Amino acid sequence: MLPNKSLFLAVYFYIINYFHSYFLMSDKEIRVRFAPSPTGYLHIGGLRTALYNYLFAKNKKGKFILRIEDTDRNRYVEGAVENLISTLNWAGLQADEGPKYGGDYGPYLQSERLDIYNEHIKKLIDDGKSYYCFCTQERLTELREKQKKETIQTKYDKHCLKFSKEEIDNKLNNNIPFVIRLNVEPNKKILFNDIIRGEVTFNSDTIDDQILIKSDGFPTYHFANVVDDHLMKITHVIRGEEWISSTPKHVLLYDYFNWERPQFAHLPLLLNSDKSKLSKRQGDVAVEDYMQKGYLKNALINFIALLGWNAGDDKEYYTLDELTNAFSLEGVNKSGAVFNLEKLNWLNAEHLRNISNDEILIMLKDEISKSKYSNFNGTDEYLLLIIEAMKERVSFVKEYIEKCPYFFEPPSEYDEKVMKKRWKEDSPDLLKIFSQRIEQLVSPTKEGYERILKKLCEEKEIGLGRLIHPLRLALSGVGIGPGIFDLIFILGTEESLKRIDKALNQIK
RNA sequence: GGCGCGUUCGUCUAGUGGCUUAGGACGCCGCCCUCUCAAGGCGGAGAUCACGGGUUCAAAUCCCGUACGCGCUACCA
Repeated sequence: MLPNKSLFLAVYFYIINYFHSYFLMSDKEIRVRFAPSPTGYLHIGGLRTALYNYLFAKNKKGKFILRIEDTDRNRYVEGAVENLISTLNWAGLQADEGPKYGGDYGPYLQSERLDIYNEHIKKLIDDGKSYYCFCTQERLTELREKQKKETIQTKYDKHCLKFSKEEIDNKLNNNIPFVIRLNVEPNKKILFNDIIRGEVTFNSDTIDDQILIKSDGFPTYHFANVVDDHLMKITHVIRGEEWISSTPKHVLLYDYFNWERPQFAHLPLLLNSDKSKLSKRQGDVAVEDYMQKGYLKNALINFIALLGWNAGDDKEYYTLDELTNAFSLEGVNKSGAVFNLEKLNWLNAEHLRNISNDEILIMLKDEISKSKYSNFNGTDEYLLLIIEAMKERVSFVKEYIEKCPYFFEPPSEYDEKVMKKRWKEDSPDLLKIFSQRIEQLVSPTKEGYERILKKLCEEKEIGLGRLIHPLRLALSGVGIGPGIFDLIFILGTEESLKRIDKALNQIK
């Protein structure tokens, strides 16, 4: 008795689910962050990291936080923060907290949190977990070169760890420049669990006494990100794979502070077609580049979501909401994904077809204003007809212009191949008669044109193509495009007559 | 060099020990539809699951090794 069995199962799972969600709800709020540095533009890989963070947070009814890692003053670019925020917003990934948004855990610009870092580093120094280092740049490079020559691991030799309290105070008082380093205990096993990769193990011997505070008083990423993540109550650190190697340093810091570690999830890289890390040299990496090229945000989001994540089924077309519902970190792959433009283009076409004509109209008008037809003064109704006719034939909004310029200006030349193949001896005569007849149409409809054309072909005992092809050539100048009756209807009788006349004069 | 991570059709991927002669998608090719081009439908080529050993009655799936790729190895993030 199958129904009974499935009923039993349904009840069973309902109960399991109930308790499961009960425990989840009693859990603390999920908080994740996207923490880019303001280098001028948003990298497509950064957008994906932001997306996964966003999806994870929203799926768990948690918070998505934007934090700017601007502790490297050399890399700061004017206006980068605003640009980052607006690009993220364009993509639909609005942060719940962050610069410009505010929140209870601000400031969200690391450069405004210097006091916080100073306060925390003191504790570490007092505990002997970090120490002042007065080594000069010269000694450091010398040390490194020596180690390289001996082909041993390059790392700091704890030279400054030996100084007494008095010696340190003395140097400090004399304003000798210093940095503060992490005191890594030798020969300790450091392991952390990664949601995507499982257990990852390091030996502390392979970990350098990382600089935590630079000589300019700014913290390094490693220190700032741990302090901030803790203070901002970040529960899950979802970031790129390039951070795996420095995670033991972070883990050490959490332990030194006696703080609870967040969960880590290291995302696979986005790759060039040669499998190297996605770079500028081999194509566009800025999200703005894709915006400019006319990619729809929904398509871009859909595409990069699938680059490294899969729900475990065959679904490929997603809206942001659908992604939010389906997303889980368990569905994220381990290996890097090549950024394949062809699939992006296909997805763009798919999404474009699912947008209402009215919405496309708005985008099209914008596109026209930026094109050479900027002074086009056709009606919305006219453009809507074009949209309807071309919808299955375009992948980008701008192709509503590029693929059918004949809707915006008469053809100035005629495709030679088509001319050769389709323009027959009887073409001029047929077109002349056809012209005369459509001129009689009182209120032209597609069906009206169709009736006339079919009747004429019947009379002449020829196939429809015999007239359709030369007609298309005369009206559009090319051999491809929407159905001929759509074409002539959109153009209208008057314009069509002009174009046929012109073609008759120009095509021999 | 050291350390870490990875490896299923060209590309994105499904797969969590028997359901797999490895499934889907993009791209490519062919056919159908058809006034052209698309879209759509149908079909095809395309992966000895990196390689080599184990474990098991049974491995793409578990274990070990090797190769290759990538990442990190900064007072960058």
